[in-house]
Amino acid sequence: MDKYEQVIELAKRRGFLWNSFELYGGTAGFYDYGPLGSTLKRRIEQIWRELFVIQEGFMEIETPTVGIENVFVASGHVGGFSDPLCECKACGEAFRADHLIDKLVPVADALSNEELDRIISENQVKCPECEGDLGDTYEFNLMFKTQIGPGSGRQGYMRPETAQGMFVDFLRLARFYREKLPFGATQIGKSYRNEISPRQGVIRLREFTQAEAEIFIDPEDKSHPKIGRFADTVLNLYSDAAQEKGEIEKMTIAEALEKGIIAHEFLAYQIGLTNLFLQRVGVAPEMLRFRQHKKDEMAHYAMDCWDAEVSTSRFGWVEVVGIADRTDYDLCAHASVSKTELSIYREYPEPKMVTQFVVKPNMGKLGPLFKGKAKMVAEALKELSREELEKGEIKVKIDSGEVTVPEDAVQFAEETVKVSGENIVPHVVEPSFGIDRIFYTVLEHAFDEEAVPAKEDDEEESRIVMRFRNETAPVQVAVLPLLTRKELIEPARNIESKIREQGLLVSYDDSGTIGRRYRRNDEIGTPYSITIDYDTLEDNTVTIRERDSMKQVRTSVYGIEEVLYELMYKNRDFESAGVAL
RNA sequence: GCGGCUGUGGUUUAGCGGUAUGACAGAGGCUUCCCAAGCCUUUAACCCGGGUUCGAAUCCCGGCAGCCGCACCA
Repeated sequence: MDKYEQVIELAKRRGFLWNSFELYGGTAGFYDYGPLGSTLKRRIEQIWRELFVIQEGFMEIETPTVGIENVFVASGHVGGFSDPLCECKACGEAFRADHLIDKLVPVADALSNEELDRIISENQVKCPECEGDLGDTYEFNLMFKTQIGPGSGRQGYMRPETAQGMFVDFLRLARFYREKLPFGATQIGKSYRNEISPRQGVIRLREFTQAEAEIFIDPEDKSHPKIGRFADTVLNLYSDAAQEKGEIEKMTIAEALEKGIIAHEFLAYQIGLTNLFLQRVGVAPEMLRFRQHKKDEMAHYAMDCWDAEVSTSRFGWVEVVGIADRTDYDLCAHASVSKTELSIYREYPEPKMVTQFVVKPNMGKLGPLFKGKAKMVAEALKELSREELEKGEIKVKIDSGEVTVPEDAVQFAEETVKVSGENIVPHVVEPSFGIDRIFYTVLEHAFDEEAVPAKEDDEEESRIVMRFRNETAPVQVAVLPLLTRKELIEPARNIESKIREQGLLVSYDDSGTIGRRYRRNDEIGTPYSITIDYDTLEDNTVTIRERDSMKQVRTSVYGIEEVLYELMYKNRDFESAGVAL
């Protein structure tokens, strides 16, 4: 049994993760989060909110998980999020149809499936593996389709990322933030991709949770005022150059910026923040690296892109966060499809006097002369240079051919105008987190099996402990009466409710021997256990047992809920919680 | 989507033509018992659908799921 199997087996058994629809046989790519899983996931999301929403001030929004066609036409997902596949009838191997013929035609990826099939048959393209005949090309789009409204309602798609909802709201967001860059919005929610064959557990899901921030910044100023905060942070950097050499470099963020490895401060700050977040939820620092996209793998619109990758037992390095400078690509794409300018007006510190050559077509003259074509003529005139306009005979080309424009129908001059600002299209820095993958990593990195001395002789036995960080542990305190006796149950129940009222998630457990119960709570990562025994009845003291060290202290029941709260959230030293036993 | 292997209580296993073995876990009780194995009691399974057969967990076919390769991976 490898570690992955051990972790998944425990996760299933203890209520972290279950296969979805198991009752009906299950379906690949879907997982249920059980009681402890949901709680752990919420705690991870809550830490993300704390860092990105509260500390950074990027407010959370919520947009539909179903999107209309135009949104994904603009984002490129309708056209580009699918691949033409074609299978060999003999050996069953599947190929990208466009790749099979890209030597034969100039623009293979722009062809329709019918055209691809035609070219394949005309050129007698055979299976590269076995020379067998190829079947028909079919399109596999990774978006789930749905219908909006009844009958022939509008085509809808389940969103493949939460990002587009934030781009679409750009103008509203800009106004909300009083049109000052930088500003950002965040969203934590489900996204959907109809993966061809998802079979890596929670690493590749058809419905998954993303936490994304879209931060709109000044394209000409990508500095970050708080970069100093992470200047000395040492990262495991796996830059483009480092990948050539095959070795990860340890480097501070300041150094990476100085050497130009990370494109700019704003991106570097997000990398620092991501590093902080991942470690805070429980990713082991030595199992975390930041890998730069190589020039040829980077999306064409991105200028620099870094993935946070974590080391896993079975899948090796897995991407859990992508941090990209997407430039103005998304805003321009939506501007073009929606025919709406998506920009922000920025005033110059001082108005500028700008001298420019201005062409003013006289519409009063052009109108009667050219009728319906007048507008087209005017547009064409504006494109002409001073020389062309001064030639005496002014000719412009419009769709119906060349026309001659009388000199008095157009005026032109050098003009000096006052420009007090300009419309700029912000660039977007996007950190995008795969919460489910992070969730799995937290489980795997918390999982520990250690040998402990057994009760009898010198045998050793193994103890499974989930070493969750206090902040993420789903169950925070266990209350355990030493024996199932009425005189112990009652005070135990009282302590349970005091701790609950303090806001801690507490579980009461009186089933089985005390040792068994400790082990059970170790397996779900409960940081502290309170044991009520016969001494409690005498002197109102109880035992607090710490999960990681198995050490115990004796302390008073009075105020125990506050002691526990401080242990959980205020980094209180365990030894200070009572008298060591 | 293709090929190979697999599918038995919650987990893990034995059985491979006559309704199922064990372990661990779970529940209740006993117990002044603080680190899983004490005692008593107890819950609980043949992935789904067809076929062959007097009879199928077992054989055959199909589906679903898992693992491993191939392909895919904004």
